[in-house]
Amino acid sequence: MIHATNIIGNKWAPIIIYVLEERKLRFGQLAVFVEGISRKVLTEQLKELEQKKVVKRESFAEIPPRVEYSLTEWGKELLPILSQLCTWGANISIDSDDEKNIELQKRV
Amino acid sequence: MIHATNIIGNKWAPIIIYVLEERKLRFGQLAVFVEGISRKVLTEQLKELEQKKVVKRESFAEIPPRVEYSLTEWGKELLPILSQLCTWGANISIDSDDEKNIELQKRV
DNA sequence: AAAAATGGTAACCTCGATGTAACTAATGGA
DNA sequence: TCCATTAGTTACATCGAGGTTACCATTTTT
Repeated sequence: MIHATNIIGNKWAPIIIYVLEERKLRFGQLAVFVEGISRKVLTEQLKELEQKKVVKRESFAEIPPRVEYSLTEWGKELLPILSQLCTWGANISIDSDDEKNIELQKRV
Repeated sequence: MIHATNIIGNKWAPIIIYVLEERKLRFGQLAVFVEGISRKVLTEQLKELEQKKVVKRESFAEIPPRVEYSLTEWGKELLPILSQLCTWGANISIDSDDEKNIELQKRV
């Protein structure tokens, strides 16, 4: 669990993984799809995800350079879990009213 | 997804949730079970998890005081997902050798 | 009279994650 | 000759999560 949350626990990693879902994207495309991320941080995150074997990096010796990123098989296995997490996160307060601290809930 | 990773994306939250699994624990017990956490940060995390409806707090007007923490129903729904995440995190490099960057893998 | 037990709070510090802006190398094209 | 393109890198600044230590209120026990 610690290992997994180390990977998906930072600000951008889950978004990058989601954006990369089933496709291969170039660095510049990622920088557009992952809205708000700086190129520097995108580079760092991709390096980290590559080193952790979640993302695969393919570099082509062309001018101008081309680098393509995609999920590894292991990285793809994260998608359904991320999806569950997403569903869970959206379910808040649908069934949390049966708790005893209803009085406190007006403050939230 | 952003909401969910906001909750489980910090250092202690997943551990607290796991430790709290099916039982009710007092503050002092939590401070022992969640090894390494400071009382200050434990307080902060519990407040945050309570506010986010993952954890329920019950305070008893006794001397010395007694406060019990447990998971809400919604919080309990997180357990199987956390468990999957844990399994996924442990699976690394079992099936990641079929990637092309085998040469690079010796460096990891 | 003082210590023990409990669940905190307050003031302060550190460090890592993230952000900003400018810069680079290599080549093709105007 | 100079600009555009691409995938970064470098040198900063900032911001918040987390850590440390000391302290508090209340009652029972010694």
